[in-house]
Amino acid sequence: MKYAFTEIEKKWQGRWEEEKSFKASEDPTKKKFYGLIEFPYPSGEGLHVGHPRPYTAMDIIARKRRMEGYSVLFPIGFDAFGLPTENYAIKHKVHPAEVTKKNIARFTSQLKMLGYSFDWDRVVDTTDPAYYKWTQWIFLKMFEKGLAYKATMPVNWCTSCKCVLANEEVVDGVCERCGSPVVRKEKSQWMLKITAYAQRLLDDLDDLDYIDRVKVQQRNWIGRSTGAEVNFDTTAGDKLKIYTTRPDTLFGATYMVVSPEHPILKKWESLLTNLDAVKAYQAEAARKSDFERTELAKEKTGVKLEGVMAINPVNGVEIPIFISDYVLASYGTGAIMAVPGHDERDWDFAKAMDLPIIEVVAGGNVEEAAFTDIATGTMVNSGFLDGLSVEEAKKRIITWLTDHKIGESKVNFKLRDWVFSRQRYWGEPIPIVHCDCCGYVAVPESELPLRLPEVENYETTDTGESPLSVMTEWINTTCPKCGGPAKRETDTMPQWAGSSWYFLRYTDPRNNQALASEEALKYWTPVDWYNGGMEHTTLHLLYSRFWHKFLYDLGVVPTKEPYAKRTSHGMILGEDGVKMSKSRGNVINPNDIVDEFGADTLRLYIMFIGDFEKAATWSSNAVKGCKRFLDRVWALGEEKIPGDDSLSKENEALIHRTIKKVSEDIEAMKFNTAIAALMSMLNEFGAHKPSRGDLKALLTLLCPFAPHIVEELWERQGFEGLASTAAWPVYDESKMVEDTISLAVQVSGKVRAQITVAADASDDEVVAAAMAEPRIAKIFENMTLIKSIVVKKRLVNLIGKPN
RNA sequence: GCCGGUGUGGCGGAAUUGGCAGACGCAAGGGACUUAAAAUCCCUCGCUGGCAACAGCGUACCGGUUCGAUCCCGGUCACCGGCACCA
Repeated sequence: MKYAFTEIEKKWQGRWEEEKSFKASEDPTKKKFYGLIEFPYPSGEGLHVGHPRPYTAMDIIARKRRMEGYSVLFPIGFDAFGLPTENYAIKHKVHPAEVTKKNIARFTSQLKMLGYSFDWDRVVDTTDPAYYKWTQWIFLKMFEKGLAYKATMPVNWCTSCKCVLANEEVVDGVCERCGSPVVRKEKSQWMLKITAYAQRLLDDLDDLDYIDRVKVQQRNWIGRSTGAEVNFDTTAGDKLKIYTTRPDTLFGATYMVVSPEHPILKKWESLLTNLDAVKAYQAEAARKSDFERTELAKEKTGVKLEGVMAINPVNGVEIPIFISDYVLASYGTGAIMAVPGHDERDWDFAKAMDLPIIEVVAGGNVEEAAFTDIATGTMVNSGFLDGLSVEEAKKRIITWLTDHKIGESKVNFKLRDWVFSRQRYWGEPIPIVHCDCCGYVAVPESELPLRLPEVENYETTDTGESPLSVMTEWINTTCPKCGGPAKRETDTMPQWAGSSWYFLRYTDPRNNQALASEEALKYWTPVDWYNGGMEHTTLHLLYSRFWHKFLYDLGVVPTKEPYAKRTSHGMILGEDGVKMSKSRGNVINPNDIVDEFGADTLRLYIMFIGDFEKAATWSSNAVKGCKRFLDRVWALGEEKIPGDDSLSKENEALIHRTIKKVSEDIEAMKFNTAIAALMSMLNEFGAHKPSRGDLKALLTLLCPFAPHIVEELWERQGFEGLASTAAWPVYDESKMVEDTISLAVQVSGKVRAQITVAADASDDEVVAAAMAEPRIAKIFENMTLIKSIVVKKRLVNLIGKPN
């Protein structure tokens, strides 16, 4: 009979659900494994064929761990706050909660259709007040510790979402989500002090088992640099503080630059004789979006401040000060000393403004280009630093600056604090009230969750305020501190809030006394293996590490890092080789594949498609290959094979080799070659008909990949229990080798023949056998053997010399 | 510009990291079964020459080390990803 996948898959999904086969339990007698995938945003489009790639991968690992005897936690949930739902709600005049409910139901049925071994009793939903109560609680703890603060500053404003964005959400000067231009806007925002954890977020990466590119990207994003802060006296009688990574080049500083937003400019207004020109430049800089500012990066512009000069502390020389937008207000001190001889940007500016260039590190030609090589240069024109290497000069000058109380060594980070407010409805309300006499006051913990009120309209106001800002009866409240009138915060949290700690909630999802119990956290955390997309490296992954470290400091979680291991998958591209998108019409819906070929085939193909870490192009044709493989497995096991469960002599070595290959490949996420090994095994079964035990081995190895068909055949063969809870097979190295092996015979590195020898043949025997082979003997008719190299179990290489 | 990665048949991709290049799958061609098609099964399948045995060439390109290089070293080119005026 044909393999009736539709009924069979339904049947086993039902059984697993009924018997709660994949329920996680805190069994102290077992080793635990916590496997995690990034929970989906339940969009209106439903699952597309990209989702199953990471899900199936971790499902395979989780299933293998269970078979290996671990107590496994493999949970799923929904990251359901977010803009698309809100926009849909606005357009169709429905409550976002309704939309969310519908979308979650759809996602749930699709995920169940694919046979994942999730513990469905632990589903979390970030929009559930019982969940976001704890998101708010964590925020209040941060507020209490001074890590959540309100600041008025220029922020990234998406013109289309009408909402502020975190730095991490701005990509190439446009909104990461919608692609609309991002402009700078002064706004009062809630901020989280992630910078307080910058050093620890960097240092602790060393001990984590993350793939390198994730570590590199996070290090890059945190952007630690070491240098010095130096105070320059000015003719205005005050000081200008700058940050530099090259204090060694101080003698080469020929001018200073401050950013257009630098506060000292206000102070100096009365001294500036060209105030109009300065103000005009400031206004122009403010008008530019981030995008324009970086786009126009090639041409340096600026205005000299007439009326104030700076004094170089090492030699007393007066040097001019400029304002220019190539200096950023938000990094370092917002001011620099310019050393055009040894910094490319300063060199460009000096050339544009016709400023002098002094060489202080010999080794290049500063008239041609800035010389920035710090490894080979020698200090010149630098007084007491002359003759030193750059490295030595740095140390010497920092000591000198410190001794003279002019400056000190300083570490800076590119990482900025996290803009945490969003002017949107569909997010967690920020549990803070503002009181005229007490300032910002936390909503008492007993009042959590602070629920989202019902509103008429979900649209952001024209002035860019949250939809909650028109809810006067909700906004007006009393101050928890003094009892006087107070107003609630109307901004909500960003989508990244709920996902920053969801993996903790899975350990104890229904707890209403704590975000999770101490015992559950102690048993399950840290997450042993977290697989997710590279696009979250500097967003979700970094944010959640930050929150976790904060909770660790509070004593709430037992580990300093949330995830012991992080891996990443490549994207699934459409058949045309480009990213799947609705507008392109190249989206593959998993339901269609499941209807035509079954869930097992989809699971198998999505893992066989190529290198897990790299992008892969979908091929409707190639899916058939996986279906054919399963059909052949079905044909083999459909009828009960008589006999016991022992391995046949003929297939024993093959089976042990395959167990090793599949076991190791799953651990290395080389699913494509694991499946290839299973296909090879089946092909070999063509030569030697498998025994009942041989088939059992194949089914056990195939179970994590294609669990439905395996369960059905398992039952038909009368094997005990569920295949999903059977023991993972163990290989025996001694049983992997055949009695005789085939070796390649090379002559001077070129393969000329094959010989068959006993597996334990000595080198001399191998060479003798090779020389006896007719073709080799012929070649050596006119040659003398001068050297032979035998590589055990692989080949023998014979080197000869003409007679 | 800086950092990271990749380059192998018609295609997706293998190769225990120095040991038989192209596993496994797709596509293609031929054959069997069939009234026919689909499905299934068998064979061929890197390029060139040859009926064949076989020989030569071949892992982006040029060179090196080695008995032996897809893998190591030096150089060149192409593509992809991340960061980007961070002083």
